[in-house]
Amino acid sequence: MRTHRCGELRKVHVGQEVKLGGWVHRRRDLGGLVFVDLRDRDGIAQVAFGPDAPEVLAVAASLTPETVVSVRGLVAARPVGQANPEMPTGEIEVRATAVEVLGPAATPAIPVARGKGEELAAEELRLRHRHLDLRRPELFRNLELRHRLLQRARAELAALGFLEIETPILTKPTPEGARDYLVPSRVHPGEFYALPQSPQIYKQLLMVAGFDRYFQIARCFRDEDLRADRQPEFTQIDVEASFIGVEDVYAVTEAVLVALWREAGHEVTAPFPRMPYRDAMERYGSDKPDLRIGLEIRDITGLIGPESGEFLRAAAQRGERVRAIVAPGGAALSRKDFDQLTEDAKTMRAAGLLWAKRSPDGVTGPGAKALGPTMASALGLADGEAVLGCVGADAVVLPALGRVRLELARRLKLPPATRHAFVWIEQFPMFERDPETGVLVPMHHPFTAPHPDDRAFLASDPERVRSMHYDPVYNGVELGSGSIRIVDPALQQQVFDRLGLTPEEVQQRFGFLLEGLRAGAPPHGGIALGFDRIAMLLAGAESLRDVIAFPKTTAARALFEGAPVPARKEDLDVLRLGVAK
RNA sequence: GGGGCUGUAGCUCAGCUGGUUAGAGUGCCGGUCUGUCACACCGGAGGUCGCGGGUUCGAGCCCCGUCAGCCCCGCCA
Repeated sequence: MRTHRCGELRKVHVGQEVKLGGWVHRRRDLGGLVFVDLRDRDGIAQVAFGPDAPEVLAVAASLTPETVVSVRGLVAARPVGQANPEMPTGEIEVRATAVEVLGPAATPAIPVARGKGEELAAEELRLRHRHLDLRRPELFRNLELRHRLLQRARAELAALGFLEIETPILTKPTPEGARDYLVPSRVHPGEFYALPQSPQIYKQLLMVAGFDRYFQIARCFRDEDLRADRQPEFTQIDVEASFIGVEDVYAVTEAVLVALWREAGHEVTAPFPRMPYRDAMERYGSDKPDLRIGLEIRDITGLIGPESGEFLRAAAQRGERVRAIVAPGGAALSRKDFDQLTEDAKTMRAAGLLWAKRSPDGVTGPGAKALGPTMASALGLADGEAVLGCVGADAVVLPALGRVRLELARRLKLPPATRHAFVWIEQFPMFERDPETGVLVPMHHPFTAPHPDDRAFLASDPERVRSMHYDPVYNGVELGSGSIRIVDPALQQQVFDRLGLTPEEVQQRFGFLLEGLRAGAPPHGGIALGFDRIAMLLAGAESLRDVIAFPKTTAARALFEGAPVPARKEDLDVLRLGVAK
């Protein structure tokens, strides 16, 4: 039916007779001469219809955008001066000798062909008419890249001796962690499966079984609220290995990430630098610091002196830390900029933002008095610089300044120090307290092994215990998460005890994992990489929705197919379910 | 669960301090045109101003509610 794809035609094809199939991208009707831009997966070629074949020209004149046609013709060099340097196929055109309409097309609800500077249709419409939106070359390229990244990840892991093994989609609900999507069982009325939040326990059981090196391109489901970088169903590159330690996991992960970045055309180097969680929080106010930018957070509590404002001295007296960012060029920011930065800090629950700037006239701004006359010199605040600070509990102040830091970099348009800033964040706390209930909860999951140096504190001071958990971070984005797991059933029991789980609860929730550990478990650990995010970063997309063929909206709706929908009464009856009002 | 932004022609948008007949570009339909490439030119059709209620002599504009999309906080072991 076809001899070539539109986008592949070049000067070397001149003189050949070709048959093409594709969509009418645009038509330019000059009367006695009609040009059709024909589009397929590979690109666009210009088809020229002339007066030699009047009946073919007549068909061309009637073609509407997005009609599917087949064209037969001769590849010809364009006349002198008529080449289009902006098109890969711009040196040639196809002189049509025959054309056939294969699929007539209604006028598209949203435009596929977009002119220079033309805005995209609203995202709601793009999602509703996804089949049209996916015809846009940009989205096409994103999904093609995604395909290549998947193939590359598979090839890389397989070459390293990892076996690709599938795990169940219908699995067991897990009471903690994210909310599960539940699936009712017809055979067992009143009982439910859950869709997996991740194959965590299964992959550990595979290690117990001796598979040694496992990976899976795993679909995961979490019924939580969405973000630009969070979808309710998403894809992980899930990896686990036995008889390994942290260094082995880092090496494998780095090999995969370097391969993926290379596939997308970026040369990056391993090993990646490493940073303890505590440093990341104190210097960058985030457990996923963007190391392309400076603007580090400083502890200036020690600089508070008798000439500082009462407010700061009192805070320091209470034992609170005062932390601040010095921003080169910050004095050029407007009052409005500072007001908005203050709002940003407040959305992160900070009480406010102190700020002052230094110009030749001196140090000015609402925070100048509070910081005191000697603060500027103590800080080394130079002309043109600004200082922005927060006071209060670290748990509030550091994330708030972390947010301010990113906003500052954006507003100041600071040039990134490097293009690719990978970093491993490690030594996470094993537990944290629920701020509302004060209950000890695992920071990640309860199978994460404690750091060997801190095991003694498990009983005496659990909040001091660091875990063998690690996150690879790239340019301020968390790429994944992993850990070395607990293999000693007694240690696992001790962790469950710390979490206040009763033996009955443990047996009910994790009995099958404990049973596995008791059966002889090799030391093991692994990682799960957020594949959609990686695809988004490498495609240069701003939203996960641009690298997923059929994504959900922020309200978890599928606009194209229209899901979810109310269940039919017959279906509910079979499942013996009712809908509460 | 909370906060913010947006919703006007198929699409992208404008619409002043509330004022009488709601506009532009593009697309669509008809016409002219042999080298265009966002073709050009002439003509035409096209509106539940998201939806519901209220205030007012009068509402696209003000108020209340609601729906949808997007962004953020909470949430996401």
